[in-house]
Amino acid sequence: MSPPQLNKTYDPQDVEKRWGQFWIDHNLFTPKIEGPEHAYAIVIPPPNVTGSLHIGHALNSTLQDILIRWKRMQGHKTLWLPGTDHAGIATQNVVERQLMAEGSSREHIGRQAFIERVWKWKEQSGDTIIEQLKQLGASCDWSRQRFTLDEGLSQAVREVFVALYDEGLIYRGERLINWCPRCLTALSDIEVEHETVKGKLYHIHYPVKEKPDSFLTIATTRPETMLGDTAIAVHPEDPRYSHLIGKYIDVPLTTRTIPIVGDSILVDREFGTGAVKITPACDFNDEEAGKRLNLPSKSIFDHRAQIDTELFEPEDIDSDLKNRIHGKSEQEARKLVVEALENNEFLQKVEDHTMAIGKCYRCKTVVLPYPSPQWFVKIQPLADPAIEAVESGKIRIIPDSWKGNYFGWMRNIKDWCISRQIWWGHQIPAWYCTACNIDHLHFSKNPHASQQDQTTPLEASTMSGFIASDAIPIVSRITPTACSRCGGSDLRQDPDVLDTWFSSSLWPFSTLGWPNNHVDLKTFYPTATLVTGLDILFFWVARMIMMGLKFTKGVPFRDVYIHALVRDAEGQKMSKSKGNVINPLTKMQEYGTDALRFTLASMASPGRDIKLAEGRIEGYRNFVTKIWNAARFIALYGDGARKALPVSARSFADQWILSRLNHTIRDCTHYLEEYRFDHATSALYQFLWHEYCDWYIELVKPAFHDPQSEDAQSTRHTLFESFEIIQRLLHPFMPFLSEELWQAFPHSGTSIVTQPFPLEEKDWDSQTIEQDFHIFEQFVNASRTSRALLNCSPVQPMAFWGTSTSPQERTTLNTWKPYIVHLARGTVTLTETDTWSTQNVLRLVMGSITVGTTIDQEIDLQRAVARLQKQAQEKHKEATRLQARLASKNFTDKAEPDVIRESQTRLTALNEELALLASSEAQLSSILG
RNA sequence: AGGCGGAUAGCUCAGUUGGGAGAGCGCUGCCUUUACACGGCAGAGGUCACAGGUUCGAUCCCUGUUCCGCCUACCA
Repeated sequence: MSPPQLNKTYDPQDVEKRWGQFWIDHNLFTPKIEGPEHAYAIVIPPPNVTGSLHIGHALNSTLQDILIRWKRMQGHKTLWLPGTDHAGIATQNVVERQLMAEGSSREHIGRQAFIERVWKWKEQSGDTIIEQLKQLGASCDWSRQRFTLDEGLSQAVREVFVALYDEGLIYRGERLINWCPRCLTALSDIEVEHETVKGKLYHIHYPVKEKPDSFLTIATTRPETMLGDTAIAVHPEDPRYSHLIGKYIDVPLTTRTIPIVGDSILVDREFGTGAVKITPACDFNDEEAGKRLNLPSKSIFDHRAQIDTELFEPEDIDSDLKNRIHGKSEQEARKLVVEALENNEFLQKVEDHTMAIGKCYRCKTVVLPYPSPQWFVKIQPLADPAIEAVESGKIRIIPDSWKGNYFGWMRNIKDWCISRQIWWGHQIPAWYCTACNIDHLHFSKNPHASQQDQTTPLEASTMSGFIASDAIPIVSRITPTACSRCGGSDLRQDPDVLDTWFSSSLWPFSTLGWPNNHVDLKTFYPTATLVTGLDILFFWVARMIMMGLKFTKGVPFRDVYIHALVRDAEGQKMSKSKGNVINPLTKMQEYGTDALRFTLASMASPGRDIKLAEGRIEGYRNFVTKIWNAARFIALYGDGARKALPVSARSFADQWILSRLNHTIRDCTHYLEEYRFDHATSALYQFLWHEYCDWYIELVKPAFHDPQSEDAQSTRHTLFESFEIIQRLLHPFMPFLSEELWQAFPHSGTSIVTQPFPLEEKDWDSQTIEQDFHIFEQFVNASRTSRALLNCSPVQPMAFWGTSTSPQERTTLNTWKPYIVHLARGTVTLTETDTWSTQNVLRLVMGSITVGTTIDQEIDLQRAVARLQKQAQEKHKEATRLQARLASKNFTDKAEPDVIRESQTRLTALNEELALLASSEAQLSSILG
């Protein structure tokens, strides 16, 4: 096969399109199930079906793809299983917005039609992010793509739900939950984001019953909730108040009298006034206290977070206030209440107060603690084994430092609210017999009645909130047709759907065919590695571990690699509203996908966020171009016979680059094993640019320029051989460029995708050659510095002398002389300094090497003098330090012998260098007069 | 409030059995020398946040402080 013709410039877009399609056409990402090889599987963190590729996905997917391509090349049965999740609330929002634009609504068209509509949307737009992942080069097995609402995955969801219910680990109960009054659904604790805000602390006088003119003053941040107060609490050991416990108090603005109770858990004596109102229906802590103290709970808000006076007892509050406050939002209600308190002189003072409020993580609406019946997972029995799995090392979390976070959360975990009052998702497999639950189902009380078309079909508008918490559900894997208690056939399914994360928690095994005994499950489970961002450690990772352990009797994955979050160059979180979003697709177009991938991998240092500056992508684009141009060079001189010689028979340059390449293979493999993507990319960059291109390619040129060269055939072989290995080494990081080159150069096989990852060749290592190279490199560098100091152009031939203080190095210089002549450009005389010209010679020192040049033109030698002086100064400083150290008895008594010897050796070398530098400077000074 | 992480060159970051401080980008100077100006060559640039401690010796280990970030959280 003849060497390729490569275009002058690399066109990433063309290349990416071609090979992206080629890989898919040739089914290269689908593993072969049979065979003895080890399996290596990763399940993708399923992006939202509504999503489009953002930079976090790009990082996450790049890292997974590097691992997967690497393992695939190493010969494992490699599966990267892709897919999306149905993202209940987000997806429903998308379609609801469409309906709104059409002047319709989901309530208007009804549940079934709405769900059909969402499916239609999914068919049309749901694969956006999948297509974008393909563009990124993600080598997923697309034939196994999954969606959380697929039939198989839904079967898994139902199986898990029923099994947990039967075991008592799923239950339905009424309590305060986080309610988003915009999404109109319950949220789990971790779907609430806490934000610090500047609020007010209101001090309010509550008159003590039967003690006129006596007040108990409480402090609150939410004065409007006093309308739902059912007690006032003080600390039982607080001398200021303890005598009041058992007495009663009048709630201002109402006709209600409530008890004063003692509670040491709720009350912090130091905070506020030391007295706190209890509103069990409005606050999680108050709810707890209410349960402890057997207090009633009085709701005041409706599901839209508006005051609903219908919930109040008749004549309970001032009728004027009652009329004005009905239907008001929290903020408006607060204003009215504060005003009324002020007018009646109940308000003592208002202080500034910093506090945290909860917001819906999807829509940022302030979340309302809202009492309602919901489904929960009893979590502690699931969490305990999940803690153990990480403690015992059955699952590794990388970097290790996140383990603390994991344990902290798992040990304080609370029951998981899994029901959502939306329509898009897995509807809860629970049915209610209308006959048995006649008093517990209130389908007619439609809480949306005021908002909705009254003609809405009954079924569509029911909410789980109107199925009382004591209704008896029939929980079943298959849809029941008759009530097992009474035989009744009028069964209504619970209208709620499950939290999307419930189905996601089954992802590692539901996607592989569980609960059926699928061959994929047997082959690829447990998966090897899970790659994800910290933000979903709790949402997803922890829950997968719990569910995996519970239902598969094994861990879902062995390693969890947690990568950084990508921020902008200033370290700000990227957000649409800030306008600092970096769109990966745009960057892929501008710089090429390989450049973006390499950039992201290079910045993936553990435990640190990525501040992505555009300049970095540009830098790696340049790297891609550099490799391309190296390829062009090789192609240009590749035409001709190639001869494979044993390594020891090859040229010095060949031996050197093979030794360096071997190091790079070793390093790169090692770093990948450690998930050090940053080190792996930097090893590749350093080797390819600064060793392969800067030195090796320069060193082989003479062989090709000289038609008589004896080395040409062997060197040509080494050049091709090494470059082919480089392509394979590079492939996991730069799949497109490496494939383009691999296909262009002589090869056998379908694609680089399934070629073996480079292995070390032990006999390529040569410490001797590398040491020799170092001496040679110093000589060349000295000659180049001379050129720069003397203002000589790179092409102008110059005469150099050179030697070393070491006889061995003098031999080395002699054997490498042809290379020195080539790179120094000029004549090179290797003799002792006393034979050199004594006039007009600039002598530079690099370690043990001295290189001399004649000065044959009028130039400013001050720069040269300055350089020598500076070098001498630095060396002198170091020598002084070493001398002091060696003179110290403390050091010689206590330090390791190795360290002492090393210091002595170093000092000797420094002194030799200093002598050379002094001599050079003296010589130069004499020229200057 | 608690927990975790970070602070090293102008910028972004590496730097583990404690002993000579590094890379990329940017910057300065020279160079179009037929792989590459998205380039080559040569350079400049750092009290390793601050204060103590341990040690013969600390960017590294320990304690405290400051600043930044993140997570968790019931101080109304």
